[in-house]
Amino acid sequence: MSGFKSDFLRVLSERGFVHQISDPEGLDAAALKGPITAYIGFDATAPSLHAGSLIQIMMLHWMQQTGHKPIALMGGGTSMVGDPSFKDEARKLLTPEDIERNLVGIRRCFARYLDFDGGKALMVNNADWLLGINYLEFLRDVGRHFSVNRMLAFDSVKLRLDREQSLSFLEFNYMILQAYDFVELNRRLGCVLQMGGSDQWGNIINGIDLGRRMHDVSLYALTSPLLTTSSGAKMGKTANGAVWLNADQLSPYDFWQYWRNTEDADVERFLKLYTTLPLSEVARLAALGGAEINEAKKVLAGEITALLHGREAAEAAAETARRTFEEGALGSDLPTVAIAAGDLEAGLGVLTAFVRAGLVASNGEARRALDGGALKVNDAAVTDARATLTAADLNADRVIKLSFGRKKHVLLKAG
RNA sequence: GGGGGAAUGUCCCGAGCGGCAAAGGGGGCGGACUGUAAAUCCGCUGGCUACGCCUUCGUAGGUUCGAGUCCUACUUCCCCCA
Repeated sequence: MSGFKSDFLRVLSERGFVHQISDPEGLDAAALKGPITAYIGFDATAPSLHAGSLIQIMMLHWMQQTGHKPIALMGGGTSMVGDPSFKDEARKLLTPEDIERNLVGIRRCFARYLDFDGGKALMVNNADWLLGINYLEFLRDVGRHFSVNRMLAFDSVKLRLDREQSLSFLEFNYMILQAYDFVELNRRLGCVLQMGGSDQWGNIINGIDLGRRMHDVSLYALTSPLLTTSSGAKMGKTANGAVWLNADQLSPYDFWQYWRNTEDADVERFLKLYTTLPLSEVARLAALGGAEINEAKKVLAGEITALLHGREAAEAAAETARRTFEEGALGSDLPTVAIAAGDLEAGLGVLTAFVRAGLVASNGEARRALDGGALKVNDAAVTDARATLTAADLNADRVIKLSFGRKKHVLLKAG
């Protein structure tokens, strides 16, 4: 699938970003002829993007690297509706306040991946043109180009219809708004390509059709594969929830750990998608067999973390991991929780201590974990639920190390 | 507008003669094995001041010694008729 002449498509396809392209030859020719402008939309459904969006961000990144202009579209308008694509039920409506707050968080991470200087990359918000739409005008100008018959046939809504779940008219309009976005970005900024996850195919195609009908322009679609790990799990989930990109929702250390724990079979694919290492280097790392592939995983984690949080944070995370796992010592980057000195004097119950550290959600969970042999204090297994922690448990650095399982550690620091 | 269904452990699916903290999956977490991997096997997967107590089955009432289970109203969704 790599007969592409343009750097843009060649890189994307070699690195595994391409799932479908609407008109591969046409797009290739356009990208070869000169800089093109493309966009990807990000809805404001949460205060931060998560690992699932990373692949889209990387596509924008490569686009700029290969000489084109990327647009990160903030879905301030479309988030008022909510994309029903491949959802089995309606999501709750976000308030305008939620959306605004979420957008603030989402915008932050893009600066790491894109160079916005001098308009080389753009960030726009579709609220700018969607919020002021006049309903009747919109229906006559845009709505008349859509066939409900056809919209009902899209796979993206099939799930909903098949399961006999209601698809509200509000949600049904999402694809129309997204199509309009594409056309509007074309009109305003000369954008000719929309990229997105494979679940966006239907929505993007609608935009292409609308562009042709309204302005007789040729637009393109490019989608990336839906990301799952080799064992089939959806990307971007951990025990504590999503793999957030913002540091205040997931620490760089935890982010690093997420990638460090990549399955063997995913290492090469992830190196290509999520790092900017040359393919030759990727090939070398991927060739490592057996336990050696752990080295490749460290590089993977390090590169991805460095892109998002900076080289320094990546190295600090790596160092903490090294000390924690390879030396059994204490890394400075481990999460730290402060406790009052008075608590230790009185004797702090172990179960409570684990709850306070945030390692477990309740005393009950702590108790069960203890029964399963998962709790450790200063690397010694806890066997008595009624044991207490006192000042005598503090180590030389005045901290107590609590461990839940082998991978989750928290330092209790006496205040 | 009329008729018939559905809502279950706040991750999901899904059983549930009036005695239920509620079967079974999936997912997740933990343990063993390993390489901080996968696969496999085992355990856990409401809360607590814990051999007991408290809160859970769409919402609000009611019947009953006792209700997820019966009745009434309401909410949301599905199907059929108009």
